Order: sequence, then C-alpha cells, then structure tokens
Amino acid sequence: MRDIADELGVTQATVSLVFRNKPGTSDEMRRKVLETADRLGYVRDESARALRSQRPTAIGVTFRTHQPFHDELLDGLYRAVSPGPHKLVLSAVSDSRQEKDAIEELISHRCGAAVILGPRITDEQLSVYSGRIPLIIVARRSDRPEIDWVTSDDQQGMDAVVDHLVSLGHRDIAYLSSSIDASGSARIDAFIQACEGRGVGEHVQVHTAGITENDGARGVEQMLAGNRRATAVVAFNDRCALGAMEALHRRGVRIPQDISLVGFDDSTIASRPTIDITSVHQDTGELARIAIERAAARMMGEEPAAGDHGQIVATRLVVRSSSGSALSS
Amino acid sequence: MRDIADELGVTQATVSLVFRNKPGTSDEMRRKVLETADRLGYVRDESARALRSQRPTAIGVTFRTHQPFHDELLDGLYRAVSPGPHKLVLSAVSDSRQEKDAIEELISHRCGAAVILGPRITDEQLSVYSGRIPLIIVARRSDRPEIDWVTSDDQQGMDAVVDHLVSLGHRDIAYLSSSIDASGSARIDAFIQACEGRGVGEHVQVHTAGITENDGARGVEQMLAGNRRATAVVAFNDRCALGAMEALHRRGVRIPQDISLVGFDDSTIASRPTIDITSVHQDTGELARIAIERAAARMMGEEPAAGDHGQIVATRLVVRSSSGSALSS
DNA sequence: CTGAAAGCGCTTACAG
DNA sequence: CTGAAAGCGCTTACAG
Repeated sequence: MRDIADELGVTQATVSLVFRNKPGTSDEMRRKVLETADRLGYVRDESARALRSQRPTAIGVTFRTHQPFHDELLDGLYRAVSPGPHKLVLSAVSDSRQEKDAIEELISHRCGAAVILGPRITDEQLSVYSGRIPLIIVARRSDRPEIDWVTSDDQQGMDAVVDHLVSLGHRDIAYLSSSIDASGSARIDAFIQACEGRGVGEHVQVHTAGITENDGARGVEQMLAGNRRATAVVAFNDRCALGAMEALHRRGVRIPQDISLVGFDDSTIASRPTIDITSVHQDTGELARIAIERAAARMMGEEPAAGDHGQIVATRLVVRSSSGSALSS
Repeated sequence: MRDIADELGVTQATVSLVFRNKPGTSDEMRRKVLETADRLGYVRDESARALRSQRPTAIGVTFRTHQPFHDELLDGLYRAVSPGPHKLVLSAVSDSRQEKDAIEELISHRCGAAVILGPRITDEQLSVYSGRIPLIIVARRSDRPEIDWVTSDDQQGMDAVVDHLVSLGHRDIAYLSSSIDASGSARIDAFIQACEGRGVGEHVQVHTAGITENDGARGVEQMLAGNRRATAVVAFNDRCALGAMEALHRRGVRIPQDISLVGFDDSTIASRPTIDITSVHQDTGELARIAIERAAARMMGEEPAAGDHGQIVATRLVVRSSSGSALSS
C-alpha cells in the first residue's frame, strides 16, 4: 500500500479510502490508485485488515467433506456474498478434523459470524462458542435463542412424500432412519406425523439405518428379515436410499414394481437416469442466502425479535421412476 | 493474551513463548499459562500472528466443489499437516468463483505456499502468482521450474488398464476423452501409448466426452453412432464412465457381456455394488503428503534440485464386474 | 528464565 | 479532498 502511495505522491490513508470504497477521494485519484495497484500486482493484506478493522467483515463457514449437499450450500454461500462486502473463510470438518477445531479456527481468523453446515455436536457444545462469535446453523434447528438457524421444511417435504405414496395406493410404508444428527430426528418425527395425518400411521415401520449407502443397505436387510410387509420405503437421505436400492436389487426385489423407494436431498446421484430415485429437493440457494443475511445482521449487532431466530425454507418433491403404483405388488 | 499475562503476573512475551512451544519458560509456567488460557477460552489470533510472524506458517489450498476426488485430497492434506506446525487455509473454486480469485485470496491471507488441486488455468496464468507465493499443483504436471507438482502415474495406470483388457481378449478399445484440463491430455496420451505398446494401437478410437456423466453419455452415443466396433470402453474418469454405463444400459448394451467399461479415480460411486466399475485408484493420501512436504520446503526457502520439481505417485487398478472377457461379445 | 519495546500492514478518527 | 498518527494482537530480537 505504501508502494502505491509513494508512486502517486499521496499517503496510505488515501489509498485505503479507495480500496474501502469510501467517499473522500476524487474519481481521478481513485482511477490512478486502482491502475497502479493492478500494475504492481497489489493484493490487500487480509490479516492486517482483519486485525485493524473495528468491525469484522469475514463470515466463517464450517462444512463437511464428502457431502454433496454441503458443496451445493457452499456454491450458494459464495453467490450470496459475492455482491456484498463480506468475505468467506472456510473450515473443513472431516474424519481427521473435528467440528470443535473447525469452529475455533474461524474464531482465530476473526470472523464476525460462523455459519455451521449440518452440525453434529450438541446445542450445548455449540453454546460454548456463541458468546465469542454469533452462530448460524444450517439444516437443523436450535432451541437456544442466541443461535440462529435455517433449515428445510422437513414436515412439508415428508407430507408431500406420504401424499404421493398414498395417492399411489401405498398403505404400508417403511422408514430408514438416521440418528447421526439432528436432522435425523427431525425427519423421522415429520415422517410419522405425515403418516398419522393421512390415516396410514398404524402401518408405519421404522428401521435403523444411517447416512451412508451401507447404512441404507443394512436397514433394508433388517426390513426384509422381519415379517411385516411394506410396499414403499422412505429413506433419511439419498445415499441411504441408494444403498437400499442396491440391497433390494441384490434380493431380486424390483423397483418400483415390488416396492417404491423415496430419498431426501435430490442429490446429483438421485437424479442419474440409472438411479432415478424420487426425492425431496432442498433449496440450497435460499438456505445459503438466509444464512448470509442472518450472519450479516448479527455482525451488525442486530438481535432478532424474540422467538424469531430461526427460518424454515420450502422443499419440493421431485418424482422419478423409483416410486410407482402399489397395485402391482 | 494480555489477560492471561496479567492474571499470572508475567508479560505477554512469556505467554507467547508458551504458545509457540519455544524454550525459555519453566514447565511450571507453561502449565499455568495453558491452564489459564483454557479457563478464559482464549483462542490465538491468527490474523495478528500471520501479520507479525517473519515467516508464514499457513499453507493455502484451492479445491473445487462437487469433486469427490478433491474431498479425498482435503482429508489427506489435513492428515498431513496435523502433526506439524502448519495450518491450512481453504479457498473454494466453483461455478460462482474463479480459480484466480481463489489464489489471490490465499495470497491476501499471507499463506506461505499455495497447493492448487487440479488447476484448470494455464501454466502461464499460474506463473503470474508464482513470484508472490510458491505454487504446488496437484494432479497435473508443469514445465515451469518454479512450479512444484505432484500427480498420479497416468501412464502406469493406463498400462494396467490396457494390460487387463488385452488379457481378457479385447483388441478394439474406445476411449472417452476430456479436454477440460491438463490431466485430460495426459491421460489420453498415456492411453494411446499403452495401446501401441501392446499391439492394439491401430484399433484405438477416441471420442470426445468430458468430465461429467452427461459428457460420458454423449461420448458413448457418438461411439454407437459410428460404424467401428469396440468391445471395451475406457473413460477419462468415473463420472464419465457412469454416464457411459447409463447410455449403454439405455441402448440395451450389456456390461460386461457386450462391452467392458473402465473408469479412473476409483471414486465412491464406482465402488458401489450396483455400479461396480473397474477403475484406477489414485493414492490421495500420498499425493497430499507430498504436496505438504513440498509446500513446507518452499516455505523454508528451499529450492528443489534442477529438474526435480515434480513427483509421480503410483496407481493401482481395481478390477470390478464392469470388465469381462471379450469372447462373449 | 523474564521484561520492555519495536513493528507487521493495514484502518480510522481527527486536523488541515 | 489529503496528511499525520495511533493502534489492532501478536512475534521477536535484545537486555537483564
């Protein structure tokens, strides 16, 4: 910055004003500063900026590797910040890196807020950090008023799923559940309520599965080993549904002639023509937009109105060939 | 840091020594400092540290969203740095964010080196940055001596693929190519050379595809529309192979009875029992380890010996049910 | 083993 | 519209 200032015979303060888009410089000077910066290959030092700035400008994001759903949210988050003044700081969670460490890294980088994609640690563990940095969690709710959240409307999604299956004549519906994170319990509750609201509640059967393909396969094996029949299977997510599909194929069970199958997330894999699983689409763009909106508000010191710290985003059922009439079975 | 120092009646310098694991403090003091830091919920300020430190400690990484291969590399990178003194700074590339911007962000965060996963911009565009930050590129080579690189042994991988197919009796092998990035041209060259070295070079046919499932499907349609027969198809990567598999299924072509199919990357999807595509496994852990090793060396100011700025990592062919004997067709 | 002090590259009030 | 100066939270040589 000093180099640019020296070159033009002004002080750093002037150059700083230009980069921060603040009033107080002539258009002529602004042009010259930007031109010189470009010529010298100047890149603003984020560390110095973050350190000196009175209010933080970076929004931190923790995401999980091997989660296509998180990839889509990341795309949405970048799109949501791109017109504005905020930068994103990323911190990954993986087998070799805990959520705790990822959040602390965001604090150490002076982020003004942290967007946590699909947290698995408890609200209680999260609240340790909420005093230090505003938390916005995506894809799960929170009872703590100091934690903002935004998630898809699981109930509406499951209502649509069960409506769809019931309209196809299904009465005996099995559910492959996950207990890994909070969206697991939200979805199973939504599923059961949807079934009860449509008069098929007494036939519901739940089998413990999980979030991976292998979990789904295990869940289906468990179902087939039982003596209760089901004409449709709803899985916690698409990976679980894919595993279920594979296990059914192995057992010679045809989809959808013998059994219908529905997933959740509408991921790329579910939409592949050879897989083609009916699934609930989540609006990742909208989830991301709201997360950024809330992060920005919290960074400005705004507090949401009492009881208004969470938002629910509509989902959409995408019908594919994995779900069909129950009559044929 | 001041709070901790005040609480214990020492100066910040002492506290700093403890956090940097430097000699010069008593074990007793060290213990008390760490205990107090923990109690106060102290998190070291990375911005200040990066700004003041004489030599940088962070290694920057650019990765692409929706790339399972990059996810695996990220896992490996975190594992590779976890015992050492280095931190990772992540910068994503996606539809809404260019590689250029991602690299500049790493510079602005004072990273001492940048690990670029699967770059798509040219060596020439990259070299603009290499004066400002050492560059280590993963999954592609570079002719520029100032740019380090590490990549899988495409030639060995393709040799193994063609050996495998030839041993199954295949003579007419088609290749679905990608021209998106440099690994595309590396792999097609390797494929052709492998075929020529095994006496099946004159039957080789190449069809333009790409990196996605739809690209693979288009490539296969193009192949089927031609009048030259092929008993085996080798695809640039697994996503491309999956698309090819789907297109073949649609046309009623059986795998592997009518045609054998081989992919590249050994991704999760290729290993699913219902997909089960023979594929070339890349050692992401080793690629990541070498990338970090080179980044750390460059940060210490070490220059590799002339002509020694790149490394090649062995691959392994994983045979699955998508490749079978050519006799049946 | 500990303390006093300079300074990394910016931002930001304040004076001109 | 521009300049001089303080200071963000650390690290680091240097003196004790």
